Amino acid sequence: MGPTAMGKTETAMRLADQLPVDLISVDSALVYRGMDIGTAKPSKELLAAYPHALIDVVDPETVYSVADFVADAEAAIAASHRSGRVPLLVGGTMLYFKRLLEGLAELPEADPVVRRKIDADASELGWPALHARLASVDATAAERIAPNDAQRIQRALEVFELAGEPISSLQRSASADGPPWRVQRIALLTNNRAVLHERIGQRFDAMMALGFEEEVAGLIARPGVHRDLPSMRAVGYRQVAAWLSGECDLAQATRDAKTATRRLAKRQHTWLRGMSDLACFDPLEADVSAPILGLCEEVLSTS
RNA sequence: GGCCAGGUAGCUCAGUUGGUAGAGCAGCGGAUUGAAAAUCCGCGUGUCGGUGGUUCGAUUCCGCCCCUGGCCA
Repeated sequence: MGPTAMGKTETAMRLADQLPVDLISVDSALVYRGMDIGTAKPSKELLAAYPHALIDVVDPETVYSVADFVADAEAAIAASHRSGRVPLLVGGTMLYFKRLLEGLAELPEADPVVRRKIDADASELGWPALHARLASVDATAAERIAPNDAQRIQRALEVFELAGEPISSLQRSASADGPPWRVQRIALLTNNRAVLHERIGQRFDAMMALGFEEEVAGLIARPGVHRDLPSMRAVGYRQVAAWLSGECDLAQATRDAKTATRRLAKRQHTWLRGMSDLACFDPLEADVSAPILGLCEEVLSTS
């Protein structure tokens, strides 16, 4: 695990050189086919040499959810185990890690019709009013969700409508067992935020030099792709699409994209700080491949 | 060299008729269960260019110095 631009992919491939592992991507943007440059996806050649499960599994028109991820990841982990190997999960989508390792409640899936209805109510009444509506049917959920957190208010109301039961009680009744696997959590982290920010800026400039503009233009030209799809809200894609639509100039889009990436890295840090049993390594301080390899060999020798 | 306009938060600036200062952006901290690279919550982080003076008290008024920009030589 680790923030964006920390070298997770590179480190994972070094481990794959030495260990009997199967690489499984844990990344909400790498799942999308055709989103290559802006997601810093490994090249076709690298992916051929180092196959990753859960990269390029859906088209950008599709909404891929944490539940899809958990199901796909569990299948990939089972397949790896069947072949006598060890899954190496690598990525930066911390919610995906969390729900895979700590369990996902059985909830109804998203329903576009219900969501449209809730959106219509919200544009008329405002989200705080819907938050109050939620409080009348699920006080526990309303307590935890802010009055302007549109996404969570909508989801909680949606679940209540579809399941006839509050989301808070459905989440409570989910099994609290830990994961059925032995897990070693490894994080790439740094205290050197300035250098990380520098790397983020340079990486975006490099993406533009590789033709990121053309990639985004091609995507938004597709009839089924619109800018509020989860895929097109991804960092970089959103800002470049705004520029291509004439909402800002290139300089502004570049600044916004870099800012959004820095904030993403900050939120990833927040997730990681709250995790326990985490072995942390700082790739900006020293080469981390060897120590991480040593840790993995030790873990594997005791299983 | 002379005249003018500036020097306040990381950046762009506001402000204090003298009581040690506040906006936007950036940044920082947090939450996170089918959109999560999403969504939301919280937090000003400061030798007010330097130095003397006036004053109970100066970022504010006065002198000198430094720096930046413009105009004139």
